[in-house]
Amino acid sequence: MSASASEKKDSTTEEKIKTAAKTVFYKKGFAATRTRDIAEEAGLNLALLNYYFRSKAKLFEIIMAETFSGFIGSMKVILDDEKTSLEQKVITIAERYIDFISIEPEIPTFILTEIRNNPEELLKKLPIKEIVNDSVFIKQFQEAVQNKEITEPNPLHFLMNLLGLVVFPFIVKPIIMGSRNLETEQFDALMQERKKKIPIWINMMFKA
Amino acid sequence: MSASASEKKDSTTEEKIKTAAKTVFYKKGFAATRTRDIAEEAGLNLALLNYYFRSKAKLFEIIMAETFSGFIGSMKVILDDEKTSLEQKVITIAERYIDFISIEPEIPTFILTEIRNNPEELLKKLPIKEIVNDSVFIKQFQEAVQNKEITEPNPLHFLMNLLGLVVFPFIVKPIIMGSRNLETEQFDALMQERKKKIPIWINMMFKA
DNA sequence: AAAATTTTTAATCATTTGATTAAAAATTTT
DNA sequence: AAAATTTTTAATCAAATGATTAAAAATTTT
Repeated sequence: MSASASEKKDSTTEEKIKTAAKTVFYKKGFAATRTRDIAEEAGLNLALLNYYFRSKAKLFEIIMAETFSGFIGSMKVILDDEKTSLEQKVITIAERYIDFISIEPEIPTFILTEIRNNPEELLKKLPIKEIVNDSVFIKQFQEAVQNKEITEPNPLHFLMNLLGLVVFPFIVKPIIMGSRNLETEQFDALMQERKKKIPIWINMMFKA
Repeated sequence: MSASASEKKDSTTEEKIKTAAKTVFYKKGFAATRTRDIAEEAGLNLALLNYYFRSKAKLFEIIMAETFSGFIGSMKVILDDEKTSLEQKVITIAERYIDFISIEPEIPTFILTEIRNNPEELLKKLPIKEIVNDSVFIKQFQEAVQNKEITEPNPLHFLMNLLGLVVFPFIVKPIIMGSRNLETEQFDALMQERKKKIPIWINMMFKA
């Protein structure tokens, strides 16, 4: 029973390759994966990768773009919601991202290591500055600061702390599990706990 | 003006190789570095790597071992100090680790990606379970829980939050800097701020 | 069902890359 | 300073790896 997340319509070979590429790239990163690994994971002839995607780099680009847009797209939606309060946004981010990452736990480390290896190229495709700076979230944050509801004036600290509390455990998951003999279910339970706790912690940290 | 941290006694060729290997391995990881990259960084003939260290893997092992022991050795000392309170330990960890990582900012991502690529092999060399479970810190934490000074009973949440607040910003540094046009000095200033703030945040989160 | 097109396969290529070797250069020992 | 030892170099090797090719197989179109 291997099979990672995306296990839906692997009908076409093109989709089989993409699914396999995701699995292997997520686990080992671009540099450490061999095109033969992907072909084997997909159960397909090696030449098909080049037939459908031209090159390893092109295939990687596609996986990367989809991963990015999945990851920050949902963030943008949450941060830009006019109808939710700042507090509700924190709740939603904790809830949704823990669910999202739990399904594909390798994604955070994958994104971070690939950005490390190629920051200029990858970051220019990510309009993070705009997403954050032009967001409803930032407006609400600045209002809360002005109304003295929040003690910390720098939204960067706020976001780093929030995302750190959500994402960091997934990044150190191998260390935690190896060092405390946790099973996957126990780790997942721990993260479910954090869904509730993170918004409370954030409130305690920042609420005046 | 290249030159990363360890730039002291590069007198012998052996040390030159190790310094260069650190620089390249930290930046690109094991899989993405070529032995030729290291030789070039060191300004030495490629064959010298094999002459002094037998193989790329052996050289990597040495760098890895030194990096690990530097990273968790200092942690052990702090966690095992009988003379400091829990609160003081938090202050010391924030202070020392931010200083430590600021000097060699690639280390956290390096450690995490290499553990991802080879968890069994690398983690069995790291007695993290023992360091944490048998520490004075754990004793103090459990006492504080019993005395109702701390609301959160699970030391894992406490440690993850503390280390997340310290380490996570370094891991996402490329994203932060790329997305907000920060300069290195500004990022460093941000981390200096966090030295003071993290202990306060931790108190707010966990103190009854 | 014949022809045309698309997909898949096995074999092979060219480059990259970790490693070795034998000779040259430098250093140390006698 | 001659001999022995250690260190460095240029050349080369062998295996790994991304990619291509030409033929075979499968599918679609006519």
